[in-house]
Amino acid sequence: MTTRWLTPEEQRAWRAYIAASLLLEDAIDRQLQQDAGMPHLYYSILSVLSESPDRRLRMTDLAERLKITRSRLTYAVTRLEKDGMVRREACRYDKRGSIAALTDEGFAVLERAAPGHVETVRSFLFDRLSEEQVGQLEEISAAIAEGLQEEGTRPASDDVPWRRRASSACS
Amino acid sequence: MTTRWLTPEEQRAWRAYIAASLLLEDAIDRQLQQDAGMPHLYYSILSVLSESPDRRLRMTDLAERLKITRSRLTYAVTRLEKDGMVRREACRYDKRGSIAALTDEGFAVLERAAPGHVETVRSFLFDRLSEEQVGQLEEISAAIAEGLQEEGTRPASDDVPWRRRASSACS
DNA sequence: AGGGCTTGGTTCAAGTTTGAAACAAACCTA
DNA sequence: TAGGTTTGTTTCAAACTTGAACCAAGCCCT
Repeated sequence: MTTRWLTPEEQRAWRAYIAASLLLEDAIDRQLQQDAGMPHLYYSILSVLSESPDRRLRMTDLAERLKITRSRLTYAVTRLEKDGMVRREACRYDKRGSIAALTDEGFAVLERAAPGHVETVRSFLFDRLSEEQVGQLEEISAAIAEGLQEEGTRPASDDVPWRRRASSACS
Repeated sequence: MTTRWLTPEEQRAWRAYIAASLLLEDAIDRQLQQDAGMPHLYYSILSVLSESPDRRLRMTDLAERLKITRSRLTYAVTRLEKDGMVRREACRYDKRGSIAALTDEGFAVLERAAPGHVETVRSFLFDRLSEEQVGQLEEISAAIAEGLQEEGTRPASDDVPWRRRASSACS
């Protein structure tokens, strides 16, 4: 089977996307590191917890929401716990379970950092997009995410598309 | 000054975007790690080099194109050099300069990996978007990148927007 | 020519991420 | 209920990233 290379339009879109996502994550990471002393992911952990019932969530659920591996989350929570932002609690129903709970201090830090963070997201992202584009971004993102979510759910297949063998290599 | 929080539409777009970019980078990293034994960034280095005149580029130019720090590039190129994908050469005009040159082996690896990579990008991204959306993605990405590129070029300012002080914290 | 500033690149330590392996508890199923 | 599998989480080593510090070499100015 011959490879369907990317069209010029697709190439341009792909490169622009890669550049934008790298630059944006970098900018946000730097801002949060400066103002809150933690990278974006760590801030997101606090943020998700703050919106969860009782400000706590099981590790697996948290990882699921953040779209990261459990291993990565374990490390992050350990650090946040050391810093007093989060506390680990046992799970009553399931003794295997571990629950991450946002501390008052964590909540305070989050509240202090939020305005600056929102301002950053706004100035680097939303201030540059039309209302229409915001909608488009959501739809595009949702479409992409949808295709990748299932990963875990995907039925066994011996011919997964990304395992095909092998020129204009896109970046 | 009171914070301009994100509207519900913006929140949704932001979260969808974060999730999508995380999932997509993860999927691509995994595919390339599997099939080419290197993460996405490393593959991109080979790709950019392969398209450069004489298949070589100065470190700074390479970093600039990839939107990464020189430090990060140094590490990556060191690894790629160890693996024989890239060779470092001295720069004639500027004795400080260091040039990364794609080796034949590097080129071969790239050619071998390209079809699988393109297939991945296609199946996880472009197959899920309409032609229209591809155009939208490019425009949105370009708009975002434009605002962040200038960073280096930006004029001195004591009130950079993302340094403002501090509630519905977006992720 | 002799500073002094800027630029190109690397180095280093600390922090983070990855993926596989290890554990333990929960859940079957015979 | 014993044994085997699955699920939730952590651990560990290796790989990668970050940012500051460092070293040269080029540049500029007098």
